Amino acid sequence: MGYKTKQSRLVCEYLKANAEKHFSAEEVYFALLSNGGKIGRTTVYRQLDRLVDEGKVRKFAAGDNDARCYQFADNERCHNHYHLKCSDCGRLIHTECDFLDKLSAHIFADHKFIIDGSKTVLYGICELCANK
Amino acid sequence: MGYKTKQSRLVCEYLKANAEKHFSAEEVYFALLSNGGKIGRTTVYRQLDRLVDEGKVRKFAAGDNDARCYQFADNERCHNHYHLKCSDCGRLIHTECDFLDKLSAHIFADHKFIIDGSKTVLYGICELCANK
DNA sequence: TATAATTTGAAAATGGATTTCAAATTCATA
DNA sequence: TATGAATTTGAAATCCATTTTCAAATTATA
Repeated sequence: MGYKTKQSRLVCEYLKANAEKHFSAEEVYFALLSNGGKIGRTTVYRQLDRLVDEGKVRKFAAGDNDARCYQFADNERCHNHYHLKCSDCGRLIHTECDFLDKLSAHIFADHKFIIDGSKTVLYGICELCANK
Repeated sequence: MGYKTKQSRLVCEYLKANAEKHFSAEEVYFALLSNGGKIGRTTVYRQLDRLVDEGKVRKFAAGDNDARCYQFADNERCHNHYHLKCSDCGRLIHTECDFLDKLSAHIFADHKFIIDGSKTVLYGICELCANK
């Protein structure tokens, strides 16, 4: 896959190599730095945005603060996949599940709203925190 | 209802008087100021947090940035009520719907996760934006 | 009334995100 | 391969909602 610039490749390959995880922009920035990558913070933010526009990377809100998360858009992995975020421990849980389809279908049919699962995070309490 | 301080009353009564709407902390702050209220920004944030702890006010994430929203906890109104946020126009839509129960039941049964509807925002595209 | 405990709010700090802009790089075409 | 145009880069400044700090004001208690 042809990357336009070295930095674009750096960012995308890092996410691709860790496609099972998601990262904040800052995490990507520092990871690249400590891997010896030569890249500025601004460029990381810019490339992440561009990769999202190009559909190569998915972005979603996943923090109590501003935090946005980025993850390589592995279409196998991202299919029917959504995020549960525990308000207690802060853990972000990836969940593969067909129920998302039912939810989307209902919201569209009854509320004329097209859910974007990649942007949506369901908040609540995870099993571990519920049992402690 | 006995309020501990003048400022606590100011903040809570404002939300109560506008229970059909939700506000960011900054909006509450400036609204109170322009109503002639004598209150500091820090106190607004603090009282909002306290009112949330006391269960009198609900807080939920509802922004592309840091924005948090606060709304008077009118239990009639808040029952089975969740939020759809349009990624295009930014509108936050309140939706009364029993389907939330099905979703919660499924997520709990299959994923052992207790959804908190008041913290969850479903992102997507609203009807108006889809048709333009 | 004196003393302790709580609350207030102006100002500074925080921190992720964004903007600015001059320098560096890449591209186009002659 | 030059030369100028277009794009990309990144350090630094800025943004902005939120949080922290802390001394002063208020309220509660002895």
